[in-house]
Amino acid sequence: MPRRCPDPACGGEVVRPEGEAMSYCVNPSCPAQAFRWLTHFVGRGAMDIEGLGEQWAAVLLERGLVKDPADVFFLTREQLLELERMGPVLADKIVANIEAAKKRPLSRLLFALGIRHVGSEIADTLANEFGSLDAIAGAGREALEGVPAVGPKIAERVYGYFRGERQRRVIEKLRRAGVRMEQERAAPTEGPLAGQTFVVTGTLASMARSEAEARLKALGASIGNSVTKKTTCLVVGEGPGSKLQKAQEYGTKLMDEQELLRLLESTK
DNA sequence: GCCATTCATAGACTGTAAAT
DNA sequence: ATTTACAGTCTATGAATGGC
Repeated sequence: MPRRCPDPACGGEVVRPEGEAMSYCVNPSCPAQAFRWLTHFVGRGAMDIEGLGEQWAAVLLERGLVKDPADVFFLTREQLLELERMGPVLADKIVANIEAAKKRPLSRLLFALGIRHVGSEIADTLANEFGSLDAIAGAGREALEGVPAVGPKIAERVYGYFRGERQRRVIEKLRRAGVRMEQERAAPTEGPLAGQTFVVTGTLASMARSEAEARLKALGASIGNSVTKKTTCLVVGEGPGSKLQKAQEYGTKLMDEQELLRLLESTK
């Protein structure tokens, strides 16, 4: 008895691909998947089009203004203003953010494409390793596997992705829209904090957590999501979570915001 | 025009499962 | 064993809207 897509508007069959944890709807035009893809694409960490979240994504799809993520880059202020509850302030903000999104680093674009098993970290390494989307798209399985943290499964996914008809169309559309597809290869991690792993918990007063992470990264540190034995230092902001306990358990070095600021200052 | 209400999003944390 | 993806939840903020 095949399982059916939970989206009543779809009804496609749901199967679990070999070696995958989750099941997916096989219908290529599954509305639920289009929605997921779009919201991921515009979400934080990806193209980061602020003002365009789940609700607007649903409306844009419903109206047919957007059929795939690349269509977002062709939206106009006038089209947006026709939508209910959309005013000039929001419309301007969204248009400006769409424009800004064209200049996001390659790693963000790669992450936004939504290749399975390619999260922000893998996207980052691939972007650094190959330097352009075309280089990644043209890479063979072996070249991909040569990249750290990429094994046969991920390599196959990436390889297969860029050979999909639909994906190629989307990428061509992105190119026409003027979305940036190259990036300079960052020098392999060096800097005063090279080889050290930082983790941030809680809220910082002077900057967003993501900014703190970016600045630490710029100094050569790598950033972790959770405290492990390899973590060099935990930066503790306001309202720390369970990471703090773990760090105390491991005896990891702790750092408050003032110390972090001093560190960022002194190593400039 | 101003103010209160409603609504969506950003930003943050947590826990789980899978890949390396 | 460690890292990563991913889904779910909560709070604060800011915009649109509608009543006055």
